[in-house]
Amino acid sequence: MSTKVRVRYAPSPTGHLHIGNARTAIFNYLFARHHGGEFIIRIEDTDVKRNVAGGEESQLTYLKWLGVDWDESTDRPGEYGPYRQTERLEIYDAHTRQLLDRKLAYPCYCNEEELEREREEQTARGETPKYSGKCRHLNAEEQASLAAEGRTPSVRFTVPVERVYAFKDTVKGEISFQADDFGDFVIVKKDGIPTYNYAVAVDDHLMAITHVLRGEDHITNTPRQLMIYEAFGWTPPEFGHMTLIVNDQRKKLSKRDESIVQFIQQYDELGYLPEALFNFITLLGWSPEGEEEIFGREQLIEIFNANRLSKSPAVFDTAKLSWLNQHYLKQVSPERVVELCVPHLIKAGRLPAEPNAQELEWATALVILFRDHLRFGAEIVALSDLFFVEKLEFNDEAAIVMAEESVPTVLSAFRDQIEAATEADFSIDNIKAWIKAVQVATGIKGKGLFMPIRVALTGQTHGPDLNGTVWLLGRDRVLKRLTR
RNA sequence: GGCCCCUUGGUCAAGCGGUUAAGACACCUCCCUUUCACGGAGGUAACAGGGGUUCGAAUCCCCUAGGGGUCACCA
Repeated sequence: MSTKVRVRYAPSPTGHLHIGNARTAIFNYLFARHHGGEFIIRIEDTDVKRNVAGGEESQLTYLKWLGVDWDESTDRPGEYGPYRQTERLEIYDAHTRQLLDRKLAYPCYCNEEELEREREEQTARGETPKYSGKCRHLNAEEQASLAAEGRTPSVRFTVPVERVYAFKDTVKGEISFQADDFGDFVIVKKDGIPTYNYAVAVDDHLMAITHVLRGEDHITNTPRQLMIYEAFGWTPPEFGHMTLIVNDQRKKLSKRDESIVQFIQQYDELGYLPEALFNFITLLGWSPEGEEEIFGREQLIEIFNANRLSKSPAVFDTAKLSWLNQHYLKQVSPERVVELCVPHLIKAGRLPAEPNAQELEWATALVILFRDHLRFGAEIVALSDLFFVEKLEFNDEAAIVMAEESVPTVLSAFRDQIEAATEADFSIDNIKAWIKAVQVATGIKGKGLFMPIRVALTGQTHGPDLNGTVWLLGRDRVLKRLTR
């Protein structure tokens, strides 16, 4: 039997596309495409209070930005719709009625305070909190009287006793749970909306999902979902639980953690290349065969193998992402790099909001000068500081260079060259010639020649190509800085 | 705490019973470069600990330790 591979990414529209969700989406996408299957996006908006306006759109927008496309979703309905869970309420209702009729689920009239108290008591006794099953055996009159008190019921699933739920996890291998460790869980909330575990199982089945690749934080949800499948007599999909992405404290990335940029939108805003981010995310908890690790989307589709998903968590390595992005930056056209940088120059006030041709030319030259140093677009601002500061600060290293006794000789010779030139003479070739002339005049070459000029003009011992720097600085500023 | 999962260099990782234990990032050195980078060539650095099984264990089993996840009418 060869059923078509169908996988899904199921975000809840509670915020922007997070790096962890993006990874889940990408791996599912790669898996689907690799197997010639279908990739669908289902919106899990059952927690109505937490949904945020624009959340759904933002998710889709940034998935597209990353280069992920899908076959079915809210914006591209297929035959398994609707793709938004709050639009599938009748479907869940029909299933719930079946469960109720077959006594596989029951109404629960407990209220929040009662449940809270029960949990506290259990914890105090050193037990693991678990619903007692109090409402499980209520008869019709008892239910009616509770309802008459004005209580609205939720619906709980009747967890089978003494059963083991085992599955073969694509990444972790055999995993099993004792049903007794789970209390009867709520499948329909008081407001009539299904809970996550219930809706997911119903939808995955109805949408013919064959494989579920999701975060490891869902492992303990799997047995509950398996119970639902069993109750309806459905065949569950294959599950694979990917390790979490952790911070340098080895903790699950928290959305509040400021030390790591976590939302895809922010990477876009910082001037990262989507293809670099895509490649990087792909290396988080997965590794290709062989030694190469720079891959484009098409290649990744070709080589993706879910069996190579890692079992242990991956620390989000910002330095490696920087390196990767820098690597991609060197491959793309200069125009694209400029495009990435210009908005930041404008934002920093170093370029007018609508630069004219000449200003754009200058910006282009600036970006190209820093091309090999640049790790992401926004960095152009910090890197190019030296062109905008009024007064250069010399750090220790720079001070050491300036303390050399030959420095005044070199600088005054260079100054002579600049003074003899006009602004119009400024070209890379001429600048090279002038520095050469300084060498001839002073007999100083190499580090002793370049460093004083570099430090005098930029305040730093490291920096971009000196000829280009002189050219961009222009005659006036060069003279001004040499005078100091 | 119960349950579940994980453990190879600073980080990501290859490895599926016999290897000099790959590779990448980071770091260091050298080369290239009249400067700075880029680039190139090298280098430092790892199987959590203890028991088994086996002729032979990073690889298989058990225990210990450490880490993580999860225990909602959130997803």
